[in-house]
Amino acid sequence: MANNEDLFKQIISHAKEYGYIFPSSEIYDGLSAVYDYGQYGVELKNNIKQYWWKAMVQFHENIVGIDSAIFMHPTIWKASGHVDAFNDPLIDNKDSKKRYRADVLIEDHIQKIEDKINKEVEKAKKRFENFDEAMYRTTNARVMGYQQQIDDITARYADLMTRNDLAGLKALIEELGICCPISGTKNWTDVRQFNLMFSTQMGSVAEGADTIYLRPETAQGIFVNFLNVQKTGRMKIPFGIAQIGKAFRNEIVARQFIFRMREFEQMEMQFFVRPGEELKWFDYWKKERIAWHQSLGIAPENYRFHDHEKLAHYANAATDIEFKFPFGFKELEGIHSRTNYDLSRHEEFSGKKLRYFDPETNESYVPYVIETSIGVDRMFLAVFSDAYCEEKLEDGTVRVVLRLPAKLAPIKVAVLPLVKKDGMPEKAEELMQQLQPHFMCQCDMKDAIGRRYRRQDAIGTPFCVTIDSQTMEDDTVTIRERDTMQQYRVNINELVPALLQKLAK
RNA sequence: GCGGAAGUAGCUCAGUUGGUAGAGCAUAACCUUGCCAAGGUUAGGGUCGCGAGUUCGAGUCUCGUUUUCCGCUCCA
Repeated sequence: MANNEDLFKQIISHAKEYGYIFPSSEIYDGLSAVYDYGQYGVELKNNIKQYWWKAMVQFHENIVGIDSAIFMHPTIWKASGHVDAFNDPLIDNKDSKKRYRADVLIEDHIQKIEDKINKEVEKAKKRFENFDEAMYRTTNARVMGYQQQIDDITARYADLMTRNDLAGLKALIEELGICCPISGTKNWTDVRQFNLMFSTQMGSVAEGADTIYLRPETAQGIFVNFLNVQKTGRMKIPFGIAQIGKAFRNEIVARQFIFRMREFEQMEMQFFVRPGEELKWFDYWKKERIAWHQSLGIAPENYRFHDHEKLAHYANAATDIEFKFPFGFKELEGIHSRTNYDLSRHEEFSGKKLRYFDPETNESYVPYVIETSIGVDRMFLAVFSDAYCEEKLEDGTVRVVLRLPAKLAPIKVAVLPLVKKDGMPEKAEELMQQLQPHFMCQCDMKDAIGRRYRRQDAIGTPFCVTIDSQTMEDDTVTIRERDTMQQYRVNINELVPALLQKLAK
């Protein structure tokens, strides 16, 4: 386990040292759990997005893409359920380190008083044979006292909740002497409100601007455009809408490098199907998505499915594709059968019909939805951490190599003149111009050739093209492969096709 | 949010009982060489995470704060 921690730290260091990922605002001491992608990071990230987009949109005739805005009408988040969820007042006990919902603590306390009343009633029942519970409740002073307490607390509690008075909630908890069930102490932190969504103001604040939210998921941008895309794209069910974009969640704890960030990027596809056929398509997308992951050549044992036992109220099937990160198996992608919940809710809140007339069945219905949703940053971390390798060579030395899938590598080809003379630099420039239209490439003339190979290994460049004295005679160069360190010679004219063929694999 | 550990050059780290910062690698220039990281010469780069306090004097001691990692917690 300690080794995995060290490995993770080395991966983070490597990401910074070689221009993949930097802490955000670093010269100002950083901003918690926010990261910037550097010169190679952005290439890798773009390549991941492009690889996904091609697999989903280009290779499926019935899937189209959109790019919806981050700002959306506030009612959308009421319809989606995001406004009501995650709006709980939370409080921690400092001794047991346990976190509770403040409203639940108070309700439990009320329940305890209620229990006392019931106890009194039970006792009385034992004593009197023809006992009238209602009468007892109204006449017994002790019970009336309890009932008064409940009424008082309930009234105050309701008032505090509607006014969102967090300090008042804490005061009430302290006043009632509520103890932590685990530590038994009353050592509480302040009550804090956690809202999942970031909000901001649109329009002039002075004139009473509207609060709008930064989207916590990209999915809703697809649902609200369902009719637009279906009609203008003449889409027939089953069909899908794909989108890549930023989303924002004000997580209580955001950690583990780029695994959980408050600003992150998603690649989502919502697939609209006929009601009753959703589970068939759920299975179809499970297979499609895992095949996509495995097409990158990452070891299959690093992936596993994790089926949800507890389903969200709108879902009738859900699974995660988990990846073996350096800190263990964690969710990388979610595949959910969301029923017709989202579209139905938007029908309800917008008053617009979101239906599809199915010419095959002559029926009009709200389509069911299968969602595939993968985090770009998580995919980046999966690819990057899987690629990082400290390889022991035969001569006993170690080389650090990023075994990135070649099609995702930021730099595909490095052009390396063996020496900085005899016309080789000029030849290298010529070669660069030949390669640039096809590949991200780099030319490096500094230091010994071996060191230059290692530099390219460290950033994951799959191919190095070396110009030597023989090149000057017969226009052949050597291609050196990152993973095997093997070299072979090709004619300059065959270089581009040869590399393209290698990258297509 | 609670607890633990840490923060000194791009990276990895040293820095004595307190006396105003060092190494290796990396980077840049020039020379030499040339097929798997280690040649030579030279140069650049640090208000020691930030802010107070103690002290004649703080990288070092005290307090606060911030960032990162780990555990708990949370996780539509």
